[in-house]
Amino acid sequence: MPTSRSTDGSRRTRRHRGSLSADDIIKGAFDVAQGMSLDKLSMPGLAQHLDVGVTSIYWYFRKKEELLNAMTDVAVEKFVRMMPPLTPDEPWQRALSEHFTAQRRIFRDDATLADLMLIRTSTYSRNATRRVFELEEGLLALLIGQGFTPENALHVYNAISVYTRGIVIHDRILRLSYTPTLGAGHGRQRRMTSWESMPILDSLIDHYPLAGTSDEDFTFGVGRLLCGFEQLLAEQDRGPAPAGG
Amino acid sequence: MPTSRSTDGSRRTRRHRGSLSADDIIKGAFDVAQGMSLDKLSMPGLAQHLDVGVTSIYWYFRKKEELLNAMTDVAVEKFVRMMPPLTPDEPWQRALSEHFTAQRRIFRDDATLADLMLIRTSTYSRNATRRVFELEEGLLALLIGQGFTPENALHVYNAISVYTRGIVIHDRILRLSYTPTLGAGHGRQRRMTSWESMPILDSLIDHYPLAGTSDEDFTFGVGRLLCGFEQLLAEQDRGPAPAGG
DNA sequence: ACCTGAACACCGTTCAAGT
DNA sequence: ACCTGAACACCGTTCAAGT
Repeated sequence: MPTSRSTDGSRRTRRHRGSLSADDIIKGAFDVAQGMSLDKLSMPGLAQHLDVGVTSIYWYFRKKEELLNAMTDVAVEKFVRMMPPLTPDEPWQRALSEHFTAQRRIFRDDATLADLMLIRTSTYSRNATRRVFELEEGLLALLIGQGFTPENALHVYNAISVYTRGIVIHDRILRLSYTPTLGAGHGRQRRMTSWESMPILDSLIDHYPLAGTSDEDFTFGVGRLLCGFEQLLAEQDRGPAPAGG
Repeated sequence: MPTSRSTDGSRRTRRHRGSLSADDIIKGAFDVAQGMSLDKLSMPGLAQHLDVGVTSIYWYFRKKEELLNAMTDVAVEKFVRMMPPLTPDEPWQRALSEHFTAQRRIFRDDATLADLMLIRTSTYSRNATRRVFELEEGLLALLIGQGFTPENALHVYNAISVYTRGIVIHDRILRLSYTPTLGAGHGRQRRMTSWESMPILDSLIDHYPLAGTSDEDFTFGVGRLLCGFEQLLAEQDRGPAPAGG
């Protein structure tokens, strides 16, 4: 009984020194994650994809978490490069709208990026943190330049940022939960059966998606936030809260 | 060399029929998840907690996922019961604010509930879906009763719902990533070192939390959304978009 | 310095029983 | 009908080597 052979019975030839690098591993990890999904990325699976022994990976990354952190760094770099640059003196409404619309599109189109940057529990490296904060700093400067106080600018940025993350993550989770599990057919249910006693939802269900993660939903949410920000700016100009007692 | 004994060498006595039930298992699973976290809930660990053989669980739940789905059902039930009932004729701003503030508090105080209902990729059971939609229906009725069109009511609900989920999930993920990993000390970094070239963030960092998930942030975000909704309602009353070409 | 298989502890799950 | 251990395939990780 042969025990630890490859499935096809072939045995790899030993790789020569320097034939593997940390970058190769990260690259391969992205390939595997793109093909399946991030949480199906396993060290043995990755090793097979790279055609190396599993333990070779551990020379470069002492924990799987280290590898994921390295991937997150690369993801942040990718993300920052894909984001459109700020147009100076652009109206803040347009700047915010474009920034977060782009952000949503990027994460929607690249699930691995979203998993690494938004869903996985990780702390960014100094460099990744810096790159992300530089983007934020740019938007804050733009907001402040057009009249927001620094505190309000920060709150504005956080609010729309959290909203965007919320819609991306919710959308991702919905997408995952409806992915046919290969076994097919035994999902818990396809459709609600009884809308009785819920006439409003019943009447809306045919024309609107329920989940609230559609383009229309996103546009609506961003629109309402921007509207609320405008009011804030107006109130800020009208009557700055009297300082001191 | 003894191989498959309990750690302490003791061997359980066989349990009698009917000494275990699906509810016992679900209850035990919540206990274990509360103690650690949901993704550290393992079948062997749960079996040990219940003092049964691992395989006994499989008589009641044929997959771990089935158990998690059952837990989600219970979670939804808990959640719905913890939510404050709607006060009829309450101003919609207050109703929305109270509803989603309560929701945020519940998920913040019970991480397992948040993990099951918000973060885990699952499809709700018919009953759970119904309970959640009943809550939504109530709020929609209130909004429509105070002037919103059904479509706008739905958009309003979705927007504030996504924002709340976003802040809960983001907060949960931040909390997880800062949990000392028991190994202690080798987190990636404690603090940003160089805020050079980011004067705005540098000046804000001392007085405001960066993450955007504080109570203040939540109040701000909800406030801006409500403000945006008010404008929408005003515009809706003022000039309903002319129908047809 | 780099690459490797054997080995270990752990997990989810199946199976063929025991009562 | 319910409970069980043995066993399997898989995973993350360590170790003691090989080159």
